[in-house]
Amino acid sequence: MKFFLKVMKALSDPGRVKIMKMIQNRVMCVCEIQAALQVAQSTASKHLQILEDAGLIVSRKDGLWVNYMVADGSQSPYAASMIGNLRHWMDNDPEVQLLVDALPNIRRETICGR
Amino acid sequence: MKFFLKVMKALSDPGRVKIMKMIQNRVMCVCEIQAALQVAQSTASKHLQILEDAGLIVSRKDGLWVNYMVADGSQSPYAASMIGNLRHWMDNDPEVQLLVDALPNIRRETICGR
DNA sequence: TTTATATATCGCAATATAACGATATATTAA
DNA sequence: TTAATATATCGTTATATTGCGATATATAAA
Repeated sequence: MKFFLKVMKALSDPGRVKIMKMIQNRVMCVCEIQAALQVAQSTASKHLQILEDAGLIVSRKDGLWVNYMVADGSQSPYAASMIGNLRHWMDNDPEVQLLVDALPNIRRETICGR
Repeated sequence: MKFFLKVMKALSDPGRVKIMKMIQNRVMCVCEIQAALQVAQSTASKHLQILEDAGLIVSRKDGLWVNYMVADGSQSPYAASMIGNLRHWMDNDPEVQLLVDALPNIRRETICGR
């Protein structure tokens, strides 16, 4: 029950759902997600922790950056199922579409404090 | 997005997940759910409203009683998918098993203010 | 080493959620 | 009609969540 609730709670926030949909398109670092969602850095980081704790995404350090990508689902069958569903769900959501369409303009080289 | 979030939030509470698992076994009225979960009547009623609003359950009045049962999923594809998943998910959860095993002892005739 | 950068964590304020008792509503029985 | 019962809603309090700025940590560059 505990792990199931973690997945449901993680996906109960619109910002976190948007993160899932963006990350499905490509790997992103924290500052890119912060820029895309237009929230504080600490807010972006916290949302990512919650998604990671639920087994929905994984992180990999690359120097100063931390890259986040969709998990393979091996940590939680509940997460695995929701990851699969989210591959098509919300594709027609206007806000998600705007974010995904803007992804090419979100590049860490031009965003992260340069 | 709105309807998806409703389903996720509805399933983010352990009491509501337990209601789903109980109702999968048989139709139940509010006082039976109140007795099974050992919560106040208003609490049970509110949880049921949230689940119904998400499209996960439906109600049918029968005199003084209101019977709640699992929805057919036609109101929300997100609800439909989760209803399907919840048919097997959480079957081995200790708390869910206790509740389901106790269901035969939960009968409205002997519970609801008699 | 010092400096700069990207991220994580802490602490607080604002908001949302949960549980309860009390009350209102609706239905049935008397 | 009145009385009793099952459920829904209201109002309050307690708890959880969210978002932010400030700070801490870790890595890279100078």
